[in-house]
Amino acid sequence: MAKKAAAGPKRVTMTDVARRAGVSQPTVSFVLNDRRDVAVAEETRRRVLEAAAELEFVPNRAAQLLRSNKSFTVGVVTSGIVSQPYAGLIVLGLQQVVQPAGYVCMVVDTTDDPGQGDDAVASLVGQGVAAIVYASLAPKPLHRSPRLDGIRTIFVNCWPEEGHADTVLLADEYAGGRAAAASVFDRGHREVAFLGGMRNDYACKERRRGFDDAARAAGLRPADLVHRYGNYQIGSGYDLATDVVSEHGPTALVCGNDRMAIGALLALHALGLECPRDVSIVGFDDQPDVADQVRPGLTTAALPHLMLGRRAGELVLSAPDDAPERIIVDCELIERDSVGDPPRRRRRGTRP
Amino acid sequence: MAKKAAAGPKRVTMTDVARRAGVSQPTVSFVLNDRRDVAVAEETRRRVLEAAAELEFVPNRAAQLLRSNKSFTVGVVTSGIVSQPYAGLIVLGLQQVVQPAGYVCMVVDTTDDPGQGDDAVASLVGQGVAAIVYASLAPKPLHRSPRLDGIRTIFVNCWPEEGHADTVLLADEYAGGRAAAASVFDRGHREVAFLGGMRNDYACKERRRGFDDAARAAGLRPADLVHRYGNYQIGSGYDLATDVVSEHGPTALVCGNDRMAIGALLALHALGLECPRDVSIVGFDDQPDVADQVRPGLTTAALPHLMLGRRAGELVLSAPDDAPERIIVDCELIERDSVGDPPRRRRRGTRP
DNA sequence: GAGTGGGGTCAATACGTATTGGCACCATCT
DNA sequence: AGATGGTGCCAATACGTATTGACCCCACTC
Repeated sequence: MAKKAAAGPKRVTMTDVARRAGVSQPTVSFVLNDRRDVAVAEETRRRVLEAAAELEFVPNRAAQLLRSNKSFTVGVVTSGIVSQPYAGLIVLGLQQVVQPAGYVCMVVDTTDDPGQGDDAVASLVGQGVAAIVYASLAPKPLHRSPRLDGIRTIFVNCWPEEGHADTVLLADEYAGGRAAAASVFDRGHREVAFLGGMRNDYACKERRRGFDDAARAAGLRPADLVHRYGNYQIGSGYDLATDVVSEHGPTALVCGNDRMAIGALLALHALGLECPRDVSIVGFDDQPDVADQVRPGLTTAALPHLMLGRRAGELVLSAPDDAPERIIVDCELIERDSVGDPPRRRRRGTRP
Repeated sequence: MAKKAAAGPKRVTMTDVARRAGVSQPTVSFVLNDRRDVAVAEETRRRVLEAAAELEFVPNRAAQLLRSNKSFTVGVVTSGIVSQPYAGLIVLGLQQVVQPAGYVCMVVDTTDDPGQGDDAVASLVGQGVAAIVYASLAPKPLHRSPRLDGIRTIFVNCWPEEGHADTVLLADEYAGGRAAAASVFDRGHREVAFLGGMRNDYACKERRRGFDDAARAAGLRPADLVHRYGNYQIGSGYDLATDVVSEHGPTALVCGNDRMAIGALLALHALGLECPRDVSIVGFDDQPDVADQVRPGLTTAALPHLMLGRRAGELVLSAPDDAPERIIVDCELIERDSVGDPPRRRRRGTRP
């Protein structure tokens, strides 16, 4: 419990507006809420609006919430998303849609909370929320606080480990992985290595499925291709690429994400090879300020974080009834310069 | 205005707790707020706490706010911070401090708002906030909404363009720049180039001041050293490094941030040079998952975003009176592997 | 000209909490 | 015994809004 809390300044109330307009407080309420079912003379309506504008009236959400149990806040529960690069785009997209409607986002991060944020959720509920949006950096099952029963719950890039979700929003990792892989297979690459993220990770498994299907579509047997796993970090991309390239001499690397792709790029350089002349590289995520900035520009499948957030926002504003249980958003393939034709002849033997 | 807003479920109120404990609602209020100045029998107190726990009572912040004008929310106004890599650490640090005290952060991003977020601020004020924290990705002057008069205002990594701030929190960019530069001068490098961020940017200017002073301390004249400016992106680091290295053949590059340092690293590779054997590189920011992951690990000055956020949180919880007007937080030098001794002999002429 | 109906407005109230003022009870003091 | 003061509790109220159920007045119908 907190010991104290700061107080705000005196604020303009509906009663102030009413006095100024020479009407009663309920009349002001009717006008400002545009209650067309209650008759208000046009002249009165004008006076009220004018007075409200002059006084810069801002409705007291606390009073509204107390009286009507109508909330204008969206609770956002994230685990590490705020602190991670670019995934905050989910929150940004959500805000873009929701703010113009007068809503505000209350963001709570559960990263370092052993209780998985149950307390944080309790405080959100205490504040009163119109809906709760769980958002995750990487798609995975998330603990859903039991205190949320009866509250609209939306999962973005994650799904409830237990309990219920009104809607689950995910990126199409499979199709993205397939498109990314196809971008090299279609160019004629045959010796392609898959440098995945974390082996048991949902995204990694889906992207590998996509990779394997793209290989099959190209007439190859996935089992004949090299698959390795890392941890989505630059360093692991560097290490895996160093190993795989020197051992198997592939002509293309399909990486678990853009960070691993950068690691692979550095590794290539360290080995005296050039991208895409000697080896092509494909990333995943289209990480802003990275995929487009690196030299050569990275061909990659874009994770639609912003769009996921926006769709979530639309759900919040819409009626709970006509919301779908599941929404899948495409991962667009962004083609840049890191993929080229396979080199004419093999550069070195597969093994000493 | 929004047309509708979702309603929450029925919640446990103090009156429910009171009924269960066989006391009146005010008594519950006294107990739960630990009002020691009001006498409550120990036995009664116990019963109330028990009932509250059993019913999982969560105080209705809206009612508290309405009654006492005491808010448990902190309004956070950011411009692009949520969507940018790692700078969300400011928000995270803020939350870490503030959440245990029962506060929740309402985050509003003004990135794409032509009105600089005045509307957003108005909605924050409408919600009722204990304080407003402005947070910026890069240190710069920010527009302060006039509607905030009377509300506690804290600026993190920015300062008010006009109007008043209770406290301004900044990183010590000058000292950071100086330490970063010293890390190469102290090793004996003399031909050092400064690859800055945006020329007129506050951080860039401060870091350059630090760089120049470090040069003087090493017995060099800053005017004799190469200074170039980019835009903090990987690509600009790549381009500048390519130019500077081939034209002047420096033994060390002091970069505007870690992204530019990565660009420089890539450029070095492309030129057939190695870091730190041929050229040392220093970054700025200590960008998580990048500076430590890149090969070689980047020596860099750490931007104390998390700490800035935490300090802001402490301010929010403290009394407004004893808050300092200005807080400067150190940028710690993180030494990794991208800085080495200067090469014995010059690798190439300075000019053709 | 009495009755009807609807347009325009307002008084009163409820939401859940914090706070004020007071009541009842008991122990202690003169 | 009566006065005093402290302890332990509660009734009543205010915060700003939305909503219900009136009220008044005017125009219209028969």
